[in-house]
Amino acid sequence: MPKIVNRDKKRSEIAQKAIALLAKKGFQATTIQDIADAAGLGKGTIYHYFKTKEEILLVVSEELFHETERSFGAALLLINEPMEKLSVLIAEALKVTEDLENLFVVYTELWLMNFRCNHYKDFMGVINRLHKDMTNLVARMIDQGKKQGLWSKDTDTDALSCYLVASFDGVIAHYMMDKENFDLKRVTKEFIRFLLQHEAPKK
Amino acid sequence: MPKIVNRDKKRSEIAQKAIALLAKKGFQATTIQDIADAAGLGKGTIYHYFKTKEEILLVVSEELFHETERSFGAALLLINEPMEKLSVLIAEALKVTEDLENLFVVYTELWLMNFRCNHYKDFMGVINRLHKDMTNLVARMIDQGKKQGLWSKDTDTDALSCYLVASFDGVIAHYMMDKENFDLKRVTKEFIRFLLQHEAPKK
Amino acid sequence: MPKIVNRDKKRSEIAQKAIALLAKKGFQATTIQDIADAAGLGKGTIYHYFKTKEEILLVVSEELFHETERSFGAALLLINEPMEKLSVLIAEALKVTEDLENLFVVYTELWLMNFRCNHYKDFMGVINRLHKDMTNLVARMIDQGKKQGLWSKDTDTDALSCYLVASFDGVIAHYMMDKENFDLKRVTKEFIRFLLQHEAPKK
Amino acid sequence: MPKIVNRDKKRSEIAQKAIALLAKKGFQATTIQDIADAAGLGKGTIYHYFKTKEEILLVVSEELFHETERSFGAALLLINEPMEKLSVLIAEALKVTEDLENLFVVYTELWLMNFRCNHYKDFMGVINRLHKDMTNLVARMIDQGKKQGLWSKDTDTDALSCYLVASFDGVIAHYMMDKENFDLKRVTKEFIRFLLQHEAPKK
DNA sequence: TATGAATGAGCTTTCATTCAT
DNA sequence: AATGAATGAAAGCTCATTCAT
Repeated sequence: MPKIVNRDKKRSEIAQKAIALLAKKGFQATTIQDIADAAGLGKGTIYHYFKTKEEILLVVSEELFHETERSFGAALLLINEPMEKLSVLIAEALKVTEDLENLFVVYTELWLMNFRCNHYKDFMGVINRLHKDMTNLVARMIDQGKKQGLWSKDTDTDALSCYLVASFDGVIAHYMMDKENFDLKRVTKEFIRFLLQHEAPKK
Repeated sequence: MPKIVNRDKKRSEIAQKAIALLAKKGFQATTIQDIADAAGLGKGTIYHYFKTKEEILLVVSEELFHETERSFGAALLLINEPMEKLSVLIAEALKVTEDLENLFVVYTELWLMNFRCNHYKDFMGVINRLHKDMTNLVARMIDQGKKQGLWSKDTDTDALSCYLVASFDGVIAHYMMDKENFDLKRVTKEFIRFLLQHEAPKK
Repeated sequence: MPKIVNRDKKRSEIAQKAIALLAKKGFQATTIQDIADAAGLGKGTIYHYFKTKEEILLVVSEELFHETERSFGAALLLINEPMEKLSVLIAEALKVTEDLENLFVVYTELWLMNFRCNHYKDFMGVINRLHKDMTNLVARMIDQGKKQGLWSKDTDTDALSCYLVASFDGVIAHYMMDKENFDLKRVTKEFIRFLLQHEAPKK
Repeated sequence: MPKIVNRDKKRSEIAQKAIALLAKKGFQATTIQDIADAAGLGKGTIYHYFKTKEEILLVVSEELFHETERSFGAALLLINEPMEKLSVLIAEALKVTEDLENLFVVYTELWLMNFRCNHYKDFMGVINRLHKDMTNLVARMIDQGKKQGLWSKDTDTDALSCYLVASFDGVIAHYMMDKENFDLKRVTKEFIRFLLQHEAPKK
């Protein structure tokens, strides 16, 4: 009998190893050979686990989703905490690590590919789910803040949470575009200050 | 002399026509033949105006810069107006047209390419200039707001303007990622409301 | 000893199951995986029975030979019957079944491969034996006809039997090339009528 | 301006050069590089003239058709001659040249490919046209023979002409399968003798 | 014996770039 | 200046075959 392999696990492993490559070189410029090399496998072996190169990206996008969800898992537990924890969430999330950078680059490329959906399959399912999850998380925080009277009642919760999640992406993107000059700490601080000032004035 | 002008004009024309293609298909998937067809020229002719395919992208990125600057030109005149005009600026800019969408997609790809600078030339110069210009524009508005006492004096002008410009990109990106569900109007409205609430409380 | 018998039996079984595949897809397009699947075995197992893919074809060609011989076995018994039985033989043989179709397609491909003998092993041995057997069968019938005075004495028995066997293949081939329009029954009838008119005129 | 090329002529030229290769190696085993080498062109250049490898075969099949028609052109002029010319036609056609051999091999492969039409495009159009043309030619000869009273009135012209054309293919195939032992001359002679004996007995 | 994971040679196809006209 | 024919490097993908289990 041949070596028994957990196909899904191996798929995930290969995908994991591919992330850094995809981030650094981009989907098109990353060759199957590159991925095989990174995984320590032969070129052909990759095709035992993935039908096409695109399928690798699909699994990568799922990894990206799970990883993001996982890293927000702790924050989800904070939902019962007071609204200020939102700022902690932001601050935590904006501590951009190398892994997160890679994921963010892949995420951006996925978006572009989706925009060109006439050429690529729909990777957007994953991204939309991600956005929805994050937006819900933020929305629940805002609602809680509203309930506690810490936040103006006439806030459009949905719109604001969309805005916050979007601006979050914008900040990471701009930081990554110009790491040397973009002072992530100060911007984060201002972002949070901005947010907290938003509270209903405690008259 | 006139030759050079014509040459540059033609370069610009070709680049202009290439933008939609680059947005729709991406840099790699857009062939020289595509660009030549769009420009109504022969494939070889393109090489009379551009040394390489990448050079076309370089000119495209400059077009992108000029076009963005141009569209903000009117807004720049508003600098002497009261701070609330910032909201007008945002609202105006977030009226995303098809041309702007294309530019935004190319802009995003340029960013990705820059991130992979080991493979591509530096397109970041243009983007950084663009960010600097926009950030300055916003910063001046905030400063003016501060001077007029409409804005809290302890605001970190630089950080906030960076944040605003970044969040601006984030909003466009998220809108484009899910046009059908992302309610740009409501988000814009909330964005502005958010911003205006930021004002120093008029005690 | 019994091992060898089993081995050969299994080889034959696998080859049998491969025939339809080979007919439908062709040798090159039929993968070892296809054959393994059809045989209900693992890919690696096939290599316990065959050294190479080509060897499978070799055994298939032997199966083809045996099957053809077998189907002509009954006819061989008719040799002592009067010459008109030749027409019965033809009529019977031209009742093309699906199995025979598959065999015929494989047979044709074997011929092509043999023609390209610089690339493939010699499958012709089998085919030549087959032709020789059939030609002999037909020749004996003609000779018998001659002896009985039913057939012109100056007939070139060898040449005519070669011709008849060859034309037999041609008819099947043309029928298979255009099943819908090629009226096999009428052609068979005319073939036989043609043959019988060939008899020495009964003066 | 670039070199002006007659695309169709070049396509035809490339196809012509490909015929011998296709005959000798088969479609699958013939690589684009082989064809390019034979045509004295670069591999990429082939793709200026053909979208796919299969398209080359398509043009080859058309060449095959035209060449066959051309070689029967002279015979077509003989239609007004007495029926015995049919035998001349057969004799002429069975003088198998190397070019004809190649064409015949390609023709056989085309047939196989068509039989596997789930995998390959329909090349049969060409072959069916060819058969129809040849069958008509033969049928007209038979009819003329009938009119001149040289041929039995109750002959099924269509079926017989189908049979003759098919047997013609069978003879060439068998000859090519065993050139050394298959005595084409004697078989041709017997084929013709056979045919002529078919005449209505001149009582 | 039976298996399928692993492999890499080899294929088709694409395309930026060159260059003769 | 303008063109498109020519090119070959490079990529994705297939599959016969090997081999550890």
